[in-house]
Amino acid sequence: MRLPHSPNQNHLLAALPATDFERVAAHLELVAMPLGEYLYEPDEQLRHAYFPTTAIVSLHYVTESGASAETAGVGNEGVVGIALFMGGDTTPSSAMVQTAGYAYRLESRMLKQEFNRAGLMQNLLLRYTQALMTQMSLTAACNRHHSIEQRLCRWLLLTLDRVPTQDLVITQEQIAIMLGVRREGITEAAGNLQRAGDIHYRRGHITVLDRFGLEASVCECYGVVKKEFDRLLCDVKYRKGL
Amino acid sequence: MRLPHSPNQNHLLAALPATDFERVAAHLELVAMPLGEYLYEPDEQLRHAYFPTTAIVSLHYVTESGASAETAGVGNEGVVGIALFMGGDTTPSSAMVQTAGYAYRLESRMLKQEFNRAGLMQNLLLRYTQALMTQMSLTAACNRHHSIEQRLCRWLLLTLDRVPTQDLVITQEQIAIMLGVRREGITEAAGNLQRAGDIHYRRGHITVLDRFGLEASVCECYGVVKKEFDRLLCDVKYRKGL
DNA sequence: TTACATATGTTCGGTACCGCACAGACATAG
DNA sequence: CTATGTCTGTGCGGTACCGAACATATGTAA
Repeated sequence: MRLPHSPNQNHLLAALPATDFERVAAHLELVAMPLGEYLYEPDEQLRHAYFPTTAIVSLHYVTESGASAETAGVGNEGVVGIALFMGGDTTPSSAMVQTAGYAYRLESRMLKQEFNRAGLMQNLLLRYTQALMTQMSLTAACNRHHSIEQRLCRWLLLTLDRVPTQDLVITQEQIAIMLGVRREGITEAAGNLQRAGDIHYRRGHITVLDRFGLEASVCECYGVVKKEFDRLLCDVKYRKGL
Repeated sequence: MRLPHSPNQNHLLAALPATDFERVAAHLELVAMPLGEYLYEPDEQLRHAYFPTTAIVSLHYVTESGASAETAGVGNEGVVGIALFMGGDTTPSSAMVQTAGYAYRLESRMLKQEFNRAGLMQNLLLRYTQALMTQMSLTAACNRHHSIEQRLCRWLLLTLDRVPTQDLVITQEQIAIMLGVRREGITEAAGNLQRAGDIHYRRGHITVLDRFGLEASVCECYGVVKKEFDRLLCDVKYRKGL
């Protein structure tokens, strides 16, 4: 089974009024996003903005010594390429595909143009950006004060909210990179969650068995981020008649 | 000695062209910012945006258990109240005066109005917001991978860049809250720096003796944040003829 | 089926930081 | 000058996590 692709699978695009949507849609290009692909690296000029539909992109910073930490994730609720309309064009962080899937991309020139119409698109992009900032803030605090296991739960739940399946295709090593910890730390935390019956994992797959179990173990950060995304973006989730 | 107050002490205001500046200046109100004052708390509606001149404001998140962590600081290079023009109006984080001083405040309605003129002010505010996001991202990574001593150096240098003095009025306890660590951790790290001759501190004061010494101990995060602020905001630092 | 690359499990010593407790030092008000 | 509250110094045991090394399991391709 395979759903037909549509830009409306992305919440930002789906929230545009018909006339705006049609103008933008003419320039959208469907692209496959293979696991591990970099959409941009530090200080690299972006040529497109990406509106994920089924893919999830991880925004993270890599230190000089090679250590890395995710600062936020972007799924079908958002867009990769904030810097284009914020005016900086580039950022010192990186964007990597964390969950393979698809996205619609839009030439940077078109995005800026659309943003500068100062219509609903601008309003949506700015509110989304604020939600993204909340996610970054909470990640900073969470990294400081919460355990690996709590952060793993947060990460799993946020990821789960962005895909239509309970089965995540990802290795412990990759999760470790995103949480900025050792792979062994994930092995242990995931082991605990598996023993508790919340998840089941095997070589490169993690299946969530009991969402509520994860919600019981997760730190407050998940709820705060989710609530803030809802507050900022829910009132415009779908175009009328979609 | 006391400099006369002027909105031009704030870089964003100083970058406005004369006509824009005068329109805004008519509505600016000078306010004293005493140490420890909260400009807003979680989910509280903001009534003003604050453009610091000599004060520094700490944006931070407080967890349910009372632990806290700074996500970014705002001094004379920026503005407190991003959420007003981003469209969210409130945020789940808090803003507290970290260094006493002054700021000019602007009614939220006026700020939104000015933002919506889509002129240089909007451009400036958006670029500033991007710089702020960079700071948040780096803080998240820094919290994960760097030592208390490195983070203390980063904090001292970023603070020093925002005030005209080498003498910071702050207790170790307050620094600890901002870095999200124990007070004793700061005592130890500051002790090391003092022994190295980089700083001198006494009850509620920290004097930076050797800036270069701090720069030698600081992690890369300081440089990356500073460079990004310069890149995004330097080209418009002062109005012609100021 | 076998070989191979990759993913996961386990152990070990080390360290950075925490939480707590308390002692001393300093600044200011009375 | 003295009392008081605040700030700083220090020590202690505990823990979460790190770094490295190595064993084992599992999917894939020849």
